[in-house]
Amino acid sequence: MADVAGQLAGISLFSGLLPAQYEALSRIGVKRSFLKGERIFSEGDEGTGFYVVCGGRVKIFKISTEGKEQILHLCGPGESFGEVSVFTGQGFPADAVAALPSTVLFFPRVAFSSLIRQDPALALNMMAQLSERLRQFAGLIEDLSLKEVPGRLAKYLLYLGGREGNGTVDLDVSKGQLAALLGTIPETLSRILAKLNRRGLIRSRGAQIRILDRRGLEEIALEGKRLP
Amino acid sequence: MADVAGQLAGISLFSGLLPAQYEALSRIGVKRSFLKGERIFSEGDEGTGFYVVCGGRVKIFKISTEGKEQILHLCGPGESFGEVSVFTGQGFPADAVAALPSTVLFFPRVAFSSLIRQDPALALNMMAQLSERLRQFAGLIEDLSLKEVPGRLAKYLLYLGGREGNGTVDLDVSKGQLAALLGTIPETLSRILAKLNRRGLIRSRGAQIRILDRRGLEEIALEGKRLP
DNA sequence: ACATCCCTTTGACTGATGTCAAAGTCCTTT
DNA sequence: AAAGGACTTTGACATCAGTCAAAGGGATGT
Repeated sequence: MADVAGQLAGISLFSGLLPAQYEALSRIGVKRSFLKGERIFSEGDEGTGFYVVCGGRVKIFKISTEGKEQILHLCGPGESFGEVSVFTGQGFPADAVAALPSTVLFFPRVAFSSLIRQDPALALNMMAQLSERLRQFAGLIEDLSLKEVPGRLAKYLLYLGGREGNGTVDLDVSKGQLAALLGTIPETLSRILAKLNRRGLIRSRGAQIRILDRRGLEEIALEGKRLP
Repeated sequence: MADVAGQLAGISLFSGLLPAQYEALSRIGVKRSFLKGERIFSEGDEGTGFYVVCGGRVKIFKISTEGKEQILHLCGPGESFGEVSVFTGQGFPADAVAALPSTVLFFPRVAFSSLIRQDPALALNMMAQLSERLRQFAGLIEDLSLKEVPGRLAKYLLYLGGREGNGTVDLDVSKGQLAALLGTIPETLSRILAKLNRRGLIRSRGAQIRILDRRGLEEIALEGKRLP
């Protein structure tokens, strides 16, 4: 269990807690592993607890009746998911699948919620986490309704490019998945990438994309319109 | 101030608290009034606290560079908004305007957050509130990306119709605002309403809409597609 | 090396929705 | 009652993006 406690330190949800509290958390946290593509929970499943990603990547998404998927979030190490059902008492509001081979920590609802009751710091961290997610969702809603696909793609590329420093972006998901993240389909994504290539804004080869004209991309991301 | 304390009882965010806690809340809550159309805060403004609606209606929305607006939420009495900035410490993530003449309670960030630190029950309520909002946003994201406008409209009409019991819906916002809520524009909304009328699914006159064929609407809401 | 499978790309087409413009309707104000 | 203005509706049009279908490319395992 000391193993678990060690991992907790790097998780923002648990930052600033005392050693005794890590101890308490590690007692209730259960480690689980999932193969790539394995389902962690489905929309509507009873929410018996929430998860924190230790390694790998977990995809949180919604599926339409026709089968199209919209990715709500891709959770990497240190990020949590499924917290909503801890507090609303309803089922999970979306599906979760391991996008890569992943290990996660599961915290049962009842045990965790009694922990929160005793520890204001943990509660505040949790609220910050929920708030941050809420902010991200507000941004996603804005993008989906106010920007067209090229704008959303440009914004996402800039986001990825910003983290790397240099202008090269490595997609850590397939292009089909990237399309689902942007709220579109692979064909449309492919066409738009081709257009951006033709204009010299980017150079894409496979899962590698180099940003050639950051300013041009920013323009598209802001206006969110028209690639004539 | 006893006036304020009385109002707190009806707010889900504060349900189940002890009288002493209502007392504490009423000490830090400040009542503010806004005229119809008056701005409460703008996106990016420093988040100095959050609000609870006492009376009226507050519109939370995002604006694109071209001026189109997407409504994130219409807050009625008892609902809170602006909580996100209390915990993230960043600016407000959206704009807020009074859609009707409104009175709200303002809770300053610092005072409220120290209150939370002392009171686990308040913290849990707050988390439930944030979680519920998160769930709603997930639904909105799903609708925006997986359904077309007729599907979103049908779903919203059924939602409104469900509350009233009988099949008559009274829009409490203009059709232009309804369009913004559905992520579209007045012209498109108008056309779709006309289509639904022609097919006998609804009968709309001004701001009154009667649902004639609930099952038909449900079909459109689920499939979210095609009005041939 | 080969075959197979899956992902990606391209093309032709359709349909839904935003844009622009103008006419119509309703409500408020004078 | 009349006038003004805002909201709503309708029409013509442009365009973006989804659908369907097929070809191309790359990786994996035999």
